[in-house]
Amino acid sequence: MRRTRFDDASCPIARTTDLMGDWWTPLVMREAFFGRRRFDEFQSALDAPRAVLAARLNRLCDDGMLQRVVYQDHPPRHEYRLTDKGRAFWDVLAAMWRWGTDWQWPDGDGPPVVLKDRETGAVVQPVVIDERTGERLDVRRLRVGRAPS
Amino acid sequence: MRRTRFDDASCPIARTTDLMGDWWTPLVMREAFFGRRRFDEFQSALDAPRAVLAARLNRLCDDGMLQRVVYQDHPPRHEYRLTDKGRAFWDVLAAMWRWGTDWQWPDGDGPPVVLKDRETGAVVQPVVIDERTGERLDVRRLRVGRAPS
DNA sequence: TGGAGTACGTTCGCTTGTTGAACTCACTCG
DNA sequence: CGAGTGAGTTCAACAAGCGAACGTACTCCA
Repeated sequence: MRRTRFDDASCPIARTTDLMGDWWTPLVMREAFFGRRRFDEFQSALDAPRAVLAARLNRLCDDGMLQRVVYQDHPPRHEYRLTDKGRAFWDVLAAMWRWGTDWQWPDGDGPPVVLKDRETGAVVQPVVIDERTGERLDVRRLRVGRAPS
Repeated sequence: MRRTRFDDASCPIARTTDLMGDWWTPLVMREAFFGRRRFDEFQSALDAPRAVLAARLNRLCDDGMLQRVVYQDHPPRHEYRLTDKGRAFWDVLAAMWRWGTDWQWPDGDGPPVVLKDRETGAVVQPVVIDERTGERLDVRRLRVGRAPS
C-alpha cells in the first residue's frame, strides 16, 4: 500500500503536511537555511542515509522548494539552493523552533541553542500573530470559513 | 530498521520533527483543534487506518499533547483532549496554514477555506514575527548561538 | 430474549519505505 | 599512476503503512 496522499486536499495544513510530513524533510530545509548547498554537506550534517537524502532532495526540487544550480559539467554537479517558496517556509520552521524551545525541554532549562540577530546579537523569539490585529492567535476565537470569492 | 529518532537532539526543530514528522499526526492535531474528541470522530473525519490512528493517539498522549479523559466506565471509554502543550502547538499549525495558503495553490486562486474570527467574521492571516521587535523574520539576519546561561 | 447498533480498538496479510553498508562513476590532485 | 572526492545507486533486512475483518462490551428497541 502506498502512503496516503494529501496533496489535493482542500486544507492548507494537509497540503503542507503532505510535503513536509516526514522525519528528514524539515531537517533538510533547516540545513538549507543554515547555508548547506551540496549533497555531502547535507549528508554529513544530518547523517542521513544517502538514498533517503537523495530522494528528499529530489522531492524538494520537484515541489519547488529547492532549485538545482550547476556549478560544473563533467561530471554534472549542482548545488541545491532555496527558492522563494523554500525561503518562505522558514516561518514554519521558526514556529517549530519556538514551540520546541518552549515545550520539548521538560527539564526546565531549555535547549542549548537560541536564535540570534546576526548584527545586534539580540535573542530572537518567533511568535505567531494575526497580521491584521497584531495579536497572538486564540484558537477558541477561530473558525474555518469559506474563502471570499 | 527502526525509524531514526531525534527526540534527544539539541535542536528544537529536530525535537519537534521527531514528534510531528509523519503524515497523520499534524492532521490529528488539526482535528483536535476543530473539536474532535472521540476515536471515531477522528477516524471518520480523517479516514485514517484505525491501527495508525490508535498508534498516533497513544503517542500524542504519551508526549503530553493530548490527555485521556474518562467519560464512562464499563467499558472504559475516554475522550482525547488537548493539553496546554497541545494547545500551544496551534502556532505551528497556523504557520503551516499560512504557508500552505500562500504557496501550495499554484493555480493562483488559493484554497477554498480561510480562517475567520468567530465573532467579527474577519479573515485571520497568521504571520510569524520576532516577539521583541515585532517585525517579520529575515532568515539572512539570523544565526544560531549558544543559549545564555 | 433476541437482534441490531455503537464505540474503540486489535489482528491479519500484504505492500511500501527506511536503514546502513557497499558499490559505481567521473573526475582531480600529487 | 594511485589515492581521494563528490554525488549518487544498489542491496537485503527489517519496520511501518495499508484496507478489511474481527472482537468486546456495552445500549437500544421490540
